[in-house]
Amino acid sequence: MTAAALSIPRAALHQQVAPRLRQMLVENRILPGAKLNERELAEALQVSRTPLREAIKMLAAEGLVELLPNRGAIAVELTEADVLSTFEMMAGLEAMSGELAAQRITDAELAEIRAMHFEMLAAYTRRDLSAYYRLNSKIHSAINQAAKNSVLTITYNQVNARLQALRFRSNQDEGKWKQAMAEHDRMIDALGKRDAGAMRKVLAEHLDHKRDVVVEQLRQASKLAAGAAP
Amino acid sequence: MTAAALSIPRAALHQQVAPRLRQMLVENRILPGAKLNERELAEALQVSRTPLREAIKMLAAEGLVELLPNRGAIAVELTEADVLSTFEMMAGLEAMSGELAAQRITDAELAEIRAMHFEMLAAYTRRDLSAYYRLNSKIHSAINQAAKNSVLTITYNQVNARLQALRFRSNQDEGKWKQAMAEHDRMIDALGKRDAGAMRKVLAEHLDHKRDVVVEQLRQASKLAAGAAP
DNA sequence: GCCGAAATTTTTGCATACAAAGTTTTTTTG
DNA sequence: CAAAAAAACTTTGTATGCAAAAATTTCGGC
Repeated sequence: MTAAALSIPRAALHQQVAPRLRQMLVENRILPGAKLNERELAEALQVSRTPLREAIKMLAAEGLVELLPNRGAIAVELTEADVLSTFEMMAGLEAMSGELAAQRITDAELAEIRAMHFEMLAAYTRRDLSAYYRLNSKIHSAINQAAKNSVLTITYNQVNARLQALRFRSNQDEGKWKQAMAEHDRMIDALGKRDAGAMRKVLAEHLDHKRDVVVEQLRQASKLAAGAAP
Repeated sequence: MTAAALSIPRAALHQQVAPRLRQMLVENRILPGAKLNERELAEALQVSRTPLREAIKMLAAEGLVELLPNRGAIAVELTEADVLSTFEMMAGLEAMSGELAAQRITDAELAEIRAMHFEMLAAYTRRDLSAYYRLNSKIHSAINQAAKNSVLTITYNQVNARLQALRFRSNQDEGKWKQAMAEHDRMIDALGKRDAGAMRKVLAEHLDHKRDVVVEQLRQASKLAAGAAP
């Protein structure tokens, strides 16, 4: 995008390492609670410990890893209370995005979101969960962009990164899925009418329902684990 | 506060440096746009460049400094649009804090906030601006705590840190000050009634007014600078 | 055989050394 | 004398070495 992107043959190493590490954490390739061994990671990522450590410090500031004095870093482990807090926060951020987007969205942005909405309808009709999630994510991101608040966008992306680590994508039950689609319909409608209040309401509810789905699955997962372990 | 604080004779250096640097930025001891010279800073803070660089990376993740490839870091310079975005975000976070606090605050927490409110009234009556700001900050922080959402608290503190760098504390005009106190009165009232909607409304308005005060002063400051420089 | 202490190994944290990029100064040329 | 080029200097970025702390293993005692 910038001129610099063309001129630099190689970006700073820590700037390369941080996104890669972030992805590993978000995709649970490094499991919650697991130690981040500097020697191992440095070798795996083909860098020395110095830039790796700098990247780890950045992820710590983002809340993706926890620093333990003299014991390095571990991938954050979210308790059920943490998960609820994170969803509650996301609901607040989405509500705010929707409210502001309703006031500021351009016709072009609205058209693009509508187009993505129809693509999502297609994915839903085909029961293509992967495409559905991808489009869902793009739509919410586009709404956030339409709010035109840079601090909100940065915060949204940070909190969202933490949630990605909990993507219990599969087994969303049919009823919940249908409901989510209905909420998206109302969202597009409210956005078209530039109805800020309605956007706030529908987005807050939408996230609350997402939260319920994830918490339910978390509880089932821990029940299964409790039954298997002891 | 923690047991660890007593047992460890020395905390990790980067963990010491980060708060000190943060304070320097927030207090504008390092001016917006100024370069962070690693050698100088390392000498001033009495550490080697390694832990200093780690601390800088953390502050970059927090948005307090900007990293320029091969050119180090500079203290972030907020444009007027950035300032507006930050205030708008804070308004959203305060509104959310207030809404949740109204639902979750304990009688003990409410009593403490009421006590601080009276202290603030005293400071206002004496026109003690410094005490007023300190208490104001404590009250808003206590409301945030009463919301009992850890992610909200972390985010609130981060965004708040960016705003501190703009503390045009002095010259708040009498009318605005009186209005702010009236808003605080309504806030305490709504909190006592556990009226979430009212809390959201009064806090969102309160921050909008704070924003207006700061923006007005920003404009006057830039007018003065424009008149003096050329 | 098991628990605890000491020794060994591993790992983190910090400082320093070196290489590459950027900046400034000097020199050269038109 | 001005502008461009080159050299010297400064600063950032990365790797490595070393010390301190933690984890692991080994060994001795019961």
